[in-house]
Amino acid sequence: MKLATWNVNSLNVRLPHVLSWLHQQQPDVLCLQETKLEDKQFPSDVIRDAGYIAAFSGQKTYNGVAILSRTEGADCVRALPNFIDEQKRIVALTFGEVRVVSVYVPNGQSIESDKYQYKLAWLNAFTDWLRSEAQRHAKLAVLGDLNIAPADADVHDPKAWEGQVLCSEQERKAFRDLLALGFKDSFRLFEQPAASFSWWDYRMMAFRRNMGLRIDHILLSDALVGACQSCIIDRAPRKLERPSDHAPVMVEMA
DNA sequence: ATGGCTTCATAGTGAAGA
Repeated sequence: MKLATWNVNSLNVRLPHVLSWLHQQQPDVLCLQETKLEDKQFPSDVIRDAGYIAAFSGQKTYNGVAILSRTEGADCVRALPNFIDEQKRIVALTFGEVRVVSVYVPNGQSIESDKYQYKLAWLNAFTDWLRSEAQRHAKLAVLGDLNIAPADADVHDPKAWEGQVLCSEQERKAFRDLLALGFKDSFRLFEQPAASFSWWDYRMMAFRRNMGLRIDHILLSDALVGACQSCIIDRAPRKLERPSDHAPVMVEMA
């Protein structure tokens, strides 16, 4: 079973890349973030023709998440039940015994910003909700753009990013609080190349210079960790014309 | 180098991303 996540930065623009990647990689589940589409605009028919069922929670211009899957999921949740939020940032579905969450955590903009406080409050509510999800589903997978680089090894220039948004101690603590619910960062279950990142700024030729951050993650509950055989970041789509600034991350499960 | 791109709302610029 292959599970993947990809912040596509507009599904409208990236649809050809997504269809091509689905065809090449054949994941069982692909979680998307930053679809930037209202639900009535979601390209369900095209996705269905590609062999996938889509569940989504979207809005115009910003945010928006989806889960594409080979089989129909159950018990769809499209918003945090414990946090009043106009922003569409989560969708969850159950496949067999496995609960899958596609999440787009707020960016935070800068640590001085109100958006940073919103990010921390949102993460707090998300963690509380996941605690109750974990009680119901031993096999829980959280995939998405968490907008946190958990450690200096996940940052191209830790000195330059020290204390900045995405790398601040409060955000890293929020990440550890998530793991403390009983998750592992699947990428770190395996030996990985140094300087592995999932996002590179569009500016400054950042991708060519590998000036990136690892902020897209697949968290697996302890009951799923044993079945995880690999976790990779696929840099190939970042090299295409008009790429998303994020690369897909994928785990293979026994 | 505090922007440098890119997207989306717009119809000339501005917000937001990370």
